Amino acid sequence: MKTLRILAIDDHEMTMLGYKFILENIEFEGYDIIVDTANTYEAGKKLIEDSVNSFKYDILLLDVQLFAPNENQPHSGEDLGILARKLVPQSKIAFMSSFSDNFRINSILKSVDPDGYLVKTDIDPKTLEDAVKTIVLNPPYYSSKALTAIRKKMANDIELDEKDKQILYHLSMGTKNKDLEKHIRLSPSSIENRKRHLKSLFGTENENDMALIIAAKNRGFI
Amino acid sequence: MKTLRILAIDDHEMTMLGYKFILENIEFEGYDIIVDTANTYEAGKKLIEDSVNSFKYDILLLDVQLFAPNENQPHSGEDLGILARKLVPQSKIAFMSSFSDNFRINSILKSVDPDGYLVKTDIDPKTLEDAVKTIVLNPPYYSSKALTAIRKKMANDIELDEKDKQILYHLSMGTKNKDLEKHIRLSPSSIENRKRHLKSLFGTENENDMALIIAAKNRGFI
DNA sequence: GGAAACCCCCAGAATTTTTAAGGATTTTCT
DNA sequence: AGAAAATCCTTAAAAATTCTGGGGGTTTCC
Repeated sequence: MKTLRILAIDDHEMTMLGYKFILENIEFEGYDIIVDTANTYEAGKKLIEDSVNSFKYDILLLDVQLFAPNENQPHSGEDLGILARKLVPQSKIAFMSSFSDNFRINSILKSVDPDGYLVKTDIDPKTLEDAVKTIVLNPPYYSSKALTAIRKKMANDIELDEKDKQILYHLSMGTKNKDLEKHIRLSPSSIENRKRHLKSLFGTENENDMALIIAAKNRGFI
Repeated sequence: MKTLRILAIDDHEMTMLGYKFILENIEFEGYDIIVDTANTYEAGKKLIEDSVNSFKYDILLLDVQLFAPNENQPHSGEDLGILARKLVPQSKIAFMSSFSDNFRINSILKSVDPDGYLVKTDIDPKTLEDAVKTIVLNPPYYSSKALTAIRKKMANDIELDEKDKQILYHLSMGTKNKDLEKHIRLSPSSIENRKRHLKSLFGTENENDMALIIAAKNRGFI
């Protein structure tokens, strides 16, 4: 009987216990599943670092948003994922996220290229079991809402460069027009040019920025 | 008992009978599944056109390569998909393909944005059942090998414009360097510039075109 | 050996992007 | 309501990028 080691990191302790219970009771031919847990960024980081010189985890299950203890700065699970890819490239990485935010999904798929991505409202015992088996045997596993976001992205023929993406992102965060230049290395008039260009790409000519953001959201860019 | 109508179009008659048998025996709560079949492009097209004014199919299951009778020109299922999207937008569309060719998958995901994509070697009775249920209830469904191609694409941060893609595509098809200019509206020296640029993007500087193609394939572009 | 194909580099031309400046319109705030 | 601020649009010159044609070197294949 081989052992399948899973490390789950989520700052809600009770939900994590739920995962642990479900995961450890999965029937998986030839495998005995053991779940370690951590509920802070720091604790998780430590366990991953420790694993480098001992038993590697087969799967790291990372919550996208994590709070450090006694802080109100959220650490992103994304950072932890990037770190883990370097330290323990053998371990498969899967993310769990509360929101099916296109921008976040796209970003994580690029930066970490995880073996799984689960939107939390998609998770139930059955999908969790499917996910674990798929991630081990035949990755990747993307849950239904994640797939919807991925589909939007793949169906798009609009190509945006980094600056365009930054403009869209900051606009969507409510950044005022005149403050954009502080975030993006371009002159105000260039930003306007690009905004106009973006509006024509998304078919929202002569409409305001809100229309642009909505169109970009629908197409999966934000 | 509602009826779920599926139209399967594949030029190999026997495999299609296999699909029909499996599909019509699926247990799907509240649905009675009926499968129509066609084994040529023309026959399929006709059935789709006829369906406009009668019962719409719930799912169109299209083989990517189709041969017309008495011709040796293959018609692409992609064309049929594009047509069907216009004529019967209510019908869900799923593709079946023999090869898990990244270029083809990317192209179809853009042009048709199908509700399902199945690589044939991934298909067995269970996945076919999963696929149908997912496509009806909660699309999209992508089979394992399709997901692998999609994953490669999503994980990439290299952005190529149309001309770059054309160059890669034609190179991968074995087009000779000096014939590239016949396919791509660029001067020979521009093509060289772009090829050099591509090689640096893919980290194959000072290597030959083969190395470039292999790198591009691995990253999911071709 | 010789022709054809491939690969590399250069410099001017052509194109696209950026920038600054000026003005019109709308929004916000008092 | 009126002033100030922010947004939106246009234009024209500067800057950056891309395209192109040419020269020349190396490899490949008759």
